[in-house]
Amino acid sequence: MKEKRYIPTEFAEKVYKILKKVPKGKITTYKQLAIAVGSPSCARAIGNVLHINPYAPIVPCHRVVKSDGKLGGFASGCENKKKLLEEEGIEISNDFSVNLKKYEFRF
DNA sequence: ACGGTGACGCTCA
DNA sequence: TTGAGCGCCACCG
Repeated sequence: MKEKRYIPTEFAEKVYKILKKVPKGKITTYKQLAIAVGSPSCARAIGNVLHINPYAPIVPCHRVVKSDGKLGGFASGCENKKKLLEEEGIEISNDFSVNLKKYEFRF
């Protein structure tokens, strides 16, 4: 896998902007994010954009999980992200899954 | 312009 | 319920 360069596209900027809106202690899913940007089926593209994540400390990409509640995959160790989420008050199951019903944030 | 890739989603078995 | 397959959109070479 090669490192992709970040291209400031409108789509990416929108994703980051919305993601920054997620309050601490809450999480969102790729689907909700996709719907928020206007394309409910672009969850894949969302992951592509977030993978680059040039706004690492600004955009809480670790708060984004799959629609199933699984953390999915992250750029910097999923285990580290799991711990970070727990610190924010979000409990993670032993299988890298979170309780969406409790922490899912709707835009 | 085209094809391949990717931190996904949904449906079917 | 769990697992596998197909489809989706955006970015890169």
